[in-house]
Amino acid sequence: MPELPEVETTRRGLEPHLIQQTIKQIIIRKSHLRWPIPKEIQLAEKQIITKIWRRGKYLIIAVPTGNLLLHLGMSGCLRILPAETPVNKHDHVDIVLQNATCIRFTDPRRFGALLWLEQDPLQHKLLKNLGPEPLTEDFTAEYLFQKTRTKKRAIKEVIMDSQIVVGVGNIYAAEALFIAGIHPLRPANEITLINYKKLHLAIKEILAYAVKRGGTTIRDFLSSDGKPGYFKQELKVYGRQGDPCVKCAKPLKQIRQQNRATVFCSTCQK
DNA sequence: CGAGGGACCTGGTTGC
DNA sequence: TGCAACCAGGTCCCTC
Repeated sequence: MPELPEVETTRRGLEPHLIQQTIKQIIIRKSHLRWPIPKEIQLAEKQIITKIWRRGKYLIIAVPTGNLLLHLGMSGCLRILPAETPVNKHDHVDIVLQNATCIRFTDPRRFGALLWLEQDPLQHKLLKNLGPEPLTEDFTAEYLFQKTRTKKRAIKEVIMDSQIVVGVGNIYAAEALFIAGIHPLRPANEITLINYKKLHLAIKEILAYAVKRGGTTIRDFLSSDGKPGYFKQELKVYGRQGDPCVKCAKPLKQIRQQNRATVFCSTCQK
């Protein structure tokens, strides 16, 4: 379940291994991911990788005539391995490089995606309506406040909406609301600018901290089963339903929103 | 346009 | 013990 920090950690881990490398071959073992992998993907073969960047949780690997667009979905991961490494059940794609390594895309639940884009990726329908990156200056408390004036939806749903802001998944949404002291069911249009300032800060802090910590696991990223993990022991509410709140010691509650678990403290979050 | 819910998928856990 | 039911979760897409 990669959230933005894991995707960014993956990007940083891959970057030095693939910049200026030539793609020798793209091996598709399972083309049916979230969407079928288009056969045009092979057009990337024999080309030099010039760049790997990220927009939201999408990764874009650029070659001169187009771009590979990757999403890790819920359970995907990308690793650099020797090209001859034996494959396991869920190793769906290898992007083999001329230097005898490969980028292996593994994804048990197959919610991930791999597409070929010849247009400007930012104009593609999957990317063009995305909200600001949470760690840039485009994302401000005033933006959140202004953007939510007509939204009666619960605040947790709103901050997880990628058209509002990208990269806030279920885990960090719950954590940020706890840090900000805001109840996850509060209608977004009822939240004051003061509270949006707290929430905005909490989102930035938690994501920046996780990216920073993710950076320390890049070593694992290169191992055969290395996946950057969550710092579960540092999560204050996610996965802790029934356990004592770290602030007031009362048991944390769990509800469901959009068919997803939300854990919160009914005393500390109003 | 906003809101809500279905769909996609498999491994692990729980319950009978 | 074996099998079924359920849960986890990102995000697109369809309907109202």
